[in-house]
Amino acid sequence: MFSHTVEYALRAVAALAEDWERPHAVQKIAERTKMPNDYLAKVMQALCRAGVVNAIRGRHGGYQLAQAPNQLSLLTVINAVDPIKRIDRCPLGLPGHGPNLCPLHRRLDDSIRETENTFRYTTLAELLESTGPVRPLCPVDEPPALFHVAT
Amino acid sequence: MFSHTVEYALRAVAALAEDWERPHAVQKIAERTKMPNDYLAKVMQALCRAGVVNAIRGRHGGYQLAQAPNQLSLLTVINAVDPIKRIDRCPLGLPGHGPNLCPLHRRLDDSIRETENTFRYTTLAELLESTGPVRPLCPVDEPPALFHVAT
DNA sequence: TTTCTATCGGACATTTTTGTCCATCTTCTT
DNA sequence: AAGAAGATGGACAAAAATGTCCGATAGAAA
Repeated sequence: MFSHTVEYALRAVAALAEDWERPHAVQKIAERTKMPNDYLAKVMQALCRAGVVNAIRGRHGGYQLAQAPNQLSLLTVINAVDPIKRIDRCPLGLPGHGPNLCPLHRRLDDSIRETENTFRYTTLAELLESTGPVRPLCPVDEPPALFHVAT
Repeated sequence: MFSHTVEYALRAVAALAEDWERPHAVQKIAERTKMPNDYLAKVMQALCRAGVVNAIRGRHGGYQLAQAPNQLSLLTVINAVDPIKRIDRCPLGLPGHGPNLCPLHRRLDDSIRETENTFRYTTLAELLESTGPVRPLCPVDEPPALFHVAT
């Protein structure tokens, strides 16, 4: 239901959010989130163009969230890489009834709208305020264990 | 969010439902629902293998719903051609926490589950009991206008 | 039995998505 | 100044989704 690219983008920002005021190299994020390095690079470029993250080039550079995690909705991230498309007119191209959808497409769009709203009102910060037994990006053995913080 | 194939499958069964106790040829369904004839043929084969429709071969044959429209949920149709995949374990492959999802994947799966349930409890018949201004498969000019019924 | 009209299913073409590789540019550190 | 670390972007490869074509097969009607 969600594309692979969306998954990757969400994992990436979730990883960034753990320590969001510093840049993190693509390679680090890729290790942390277990996804293909070079594909992530493309995803990060898309997030950058959409203004979700900032790129810092050169040594000790990387990507960094553009806003605080409590200001960033999951929908923004999703739409940055693979926009959720609402059904705003009859896909059959039937003329004459502008925004009126038939019952079938009405239901489909209702469902899409629900999904959209779910993620519109979920912020990245909420993901981190985990109370359950499993931490944000799934490491269950290790303790808090963000990135490897320089010591 | 929904694949093209799902759209097609839903349109097709919606078309069949209008007159569900007779077989309808792929070509007729394709015209009615404005989709590529030969691709629909593949979709119908999938629906047939899944038991959603029956195929009647030979002259005056076609496809026909296997059950009454009020017995057929949209989820059944969707799953027949492009199954909705729940997230039942950590996509990162992190070991050690079986069905426990991290907050990110928990939210994603919650959303998928919501969608699943929406369509699980919507039957094809409900789509036809339209009270709004637009009829099931969008023809707004023509009156009831099912298929071209033999006269 | 012949013919007509359907589905069936394999092969193939196109497009989109996903994934990989590498040369280049930028910035920091030494 | 030189080297190291990192983003950038183009080119390409592989896989999946979508779309097209056509011969084979089955059943009903003539």
